[in-house]
Amino acid sequence: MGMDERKFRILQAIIDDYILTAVPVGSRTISKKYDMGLSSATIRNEMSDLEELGYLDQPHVSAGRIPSAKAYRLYVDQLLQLGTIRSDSEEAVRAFFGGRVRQMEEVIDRAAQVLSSLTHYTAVVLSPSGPKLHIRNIQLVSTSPETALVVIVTDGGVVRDSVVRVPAGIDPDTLYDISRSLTEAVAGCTLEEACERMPILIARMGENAAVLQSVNSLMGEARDAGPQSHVSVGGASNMLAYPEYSDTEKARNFLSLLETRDRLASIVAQQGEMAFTVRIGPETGVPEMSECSIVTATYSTRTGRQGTIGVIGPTRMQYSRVLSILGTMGEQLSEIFGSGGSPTERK
Amino acid sequence: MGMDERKFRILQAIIDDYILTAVPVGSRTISKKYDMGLSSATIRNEMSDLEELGYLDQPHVSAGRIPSAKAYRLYVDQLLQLGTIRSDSEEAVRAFFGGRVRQMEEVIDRAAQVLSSLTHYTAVVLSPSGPKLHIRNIQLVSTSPETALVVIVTDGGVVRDSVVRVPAGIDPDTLYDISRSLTEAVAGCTLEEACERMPILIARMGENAAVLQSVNSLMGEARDAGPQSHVSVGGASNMLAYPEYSDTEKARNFLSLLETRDRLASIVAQQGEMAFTVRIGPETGVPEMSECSIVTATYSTRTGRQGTIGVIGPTRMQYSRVLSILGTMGEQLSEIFGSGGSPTERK
DNA sequence: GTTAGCACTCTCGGTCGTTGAGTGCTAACC
DNA sequence: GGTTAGCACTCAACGACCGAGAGTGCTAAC
Repeated sequence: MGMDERKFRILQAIIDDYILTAVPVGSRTISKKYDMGLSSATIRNEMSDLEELGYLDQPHVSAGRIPSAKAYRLYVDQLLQLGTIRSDSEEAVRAFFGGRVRQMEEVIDRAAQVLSSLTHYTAVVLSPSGPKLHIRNIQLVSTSPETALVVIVTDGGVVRDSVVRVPAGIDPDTLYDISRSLTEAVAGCTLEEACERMPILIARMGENAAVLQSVNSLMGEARDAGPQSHVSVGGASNMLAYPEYSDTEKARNFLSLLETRDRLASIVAQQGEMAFTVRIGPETGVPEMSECSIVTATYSTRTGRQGTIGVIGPTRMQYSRVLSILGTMGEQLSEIFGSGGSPTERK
Repeated sequence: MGMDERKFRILQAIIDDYILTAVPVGSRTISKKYDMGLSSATIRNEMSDLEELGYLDQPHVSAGRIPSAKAYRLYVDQLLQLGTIRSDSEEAVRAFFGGRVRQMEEVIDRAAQVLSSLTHYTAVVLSPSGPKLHIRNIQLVSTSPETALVVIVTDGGVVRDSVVRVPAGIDPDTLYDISRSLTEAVAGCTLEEACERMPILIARMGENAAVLQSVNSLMGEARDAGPQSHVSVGGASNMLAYPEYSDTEKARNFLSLLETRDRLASIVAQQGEMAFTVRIGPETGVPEMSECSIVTATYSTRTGRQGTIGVIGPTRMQYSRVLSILGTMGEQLSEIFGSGGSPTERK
């Protein structure tokens, strides 16, 4: 017993219907709503076969069938292969980004909002992270008589800015001089290398060593923090609208997972080179998400760093719609971050 | 029929019990669990009076009573008057802030997390906002051959940093010179005044006018953005644990309110001079929150700007606990932001 | 003023048919 | 041999019903 053309068409119809209604679908429904020119009895036989093949599950004897994870997998593989992702949502995405936005974090937050409101699922956007960063510039900016702002610029944008104490009443020009020699000393280094060199510089500096000391500890933090990425979530409440989450306990677990950003980031972060990733149910590897699917795409910045955008929804997600929207959103973000001198990348 | 001492004690007992159990409390429960030396019948009579006075509600005839908003109001007024807020949570709060944190937003996010996990309710933290900002320093930092980072420092900290295009290959020292003359020209001004002066400066500048133009539009944005505060929410999922929100529809409305940050901020933002604000049920003025209470406190920064921290929970909230925790958290934040040269304020 | 007693009310949780959707199987049909 | 009509069977969902229990209000006695 193989998987012939007809079985596939029936399976497709079942998935489509279930995605729409979230109700187990019976043989009569298929034969009536989707005119296949077959009676319910025939469909029934085929469905029985499909169940045996592992594509359908049956909640109980006298309910209809629901698609299994395996079925969804087949479905999206088909979708991805065909490359049939129409970008009918392009304009909607564009419209949302209407106003110029500047700050990296604003863009990320916005993207999460847009994604969730277009898909009606929960969206997660990760800020770009990438290979080791090389220092390009270090600058001290006076903020008050006793404090200064340290800005470390790398080829990935601004990595770290923070306030440090400086000797009271220090001259802004002196700060600039320190910045210059500092920049000369460590430009082109990675953060690691720079941290190693700092002790030598500090020793050589003399009177303003204290300032460098502060800068040093800051660089240490930046190095240890690693690819410390910003995570933005949108439309968490959307999930509650689906019957899958009418059980409060489940909803709670899901939401609290969304709140532990570190864990969430590591779950969503997409590995590999593919344009899209689809993980269905158990494939997510997260117990709390065994009834969810995660679809992700990537975008990239002009400096070659990569970010991830993702949508989390019930396994009966509207995959083709979501893939399409993620596609345009990815392009859009790449465009925004790619164009010469726009948003600040930070952290 | 007045509100005598005994009635008050009984009301207190009812409130305490209901806060704990969320179940309508009956006369027998009170006479047994809280030994008042009175029989259930007497309690019953008093309860009947309390209901007439508007302090108790009755879901239906043969259920116990639940406290009304008016009762909670009396209760917390008592609490606030007595000033009996013990800071037994001080150490817990301190412990959570163990590691030094630097960035303003990190502190805010952290505070929201800590608040929610200590109270088991939902926490909202608003970044400080305050009176008009005066410019202290403007600096251009080279980030790539064609781009530079603009940092505008005000007496409230760093307000705005963003990347602008600059003529290709411009010398870092030239950038510094521009920064210097710019700073000289507008230091001490408010953002509004600075925006007005810019056209003159641009005209005078000559060859690098384009750079100033970019800075100008950036200042315009900063001015228009206003007190654009950062809002951080923690423990949104906590609310789902309470029977009040076992209805998914309610939970959804609540969560989606939390997601519209602008609206949320305007709801939570505390007006007035008081140390604490407690709004109970309908007092919140938000339909979605007619079954919630909002408790807020303030903290302040060294520059005199004020931020708000708040906890949102069911009306049967553990007010005294929450007030205590909010109190210590407020002090703690004031300390962190007050101490000389710590976290960057931004936005 | 307090308390015991009692009738009354109303929710909650369980049981029990009934209903209807859906299946699987068999036998007839093309 | 595949397709279809028919039929018996299963089982969740729904509503009605009922008893238990919690709680009240009222009255009368202390």
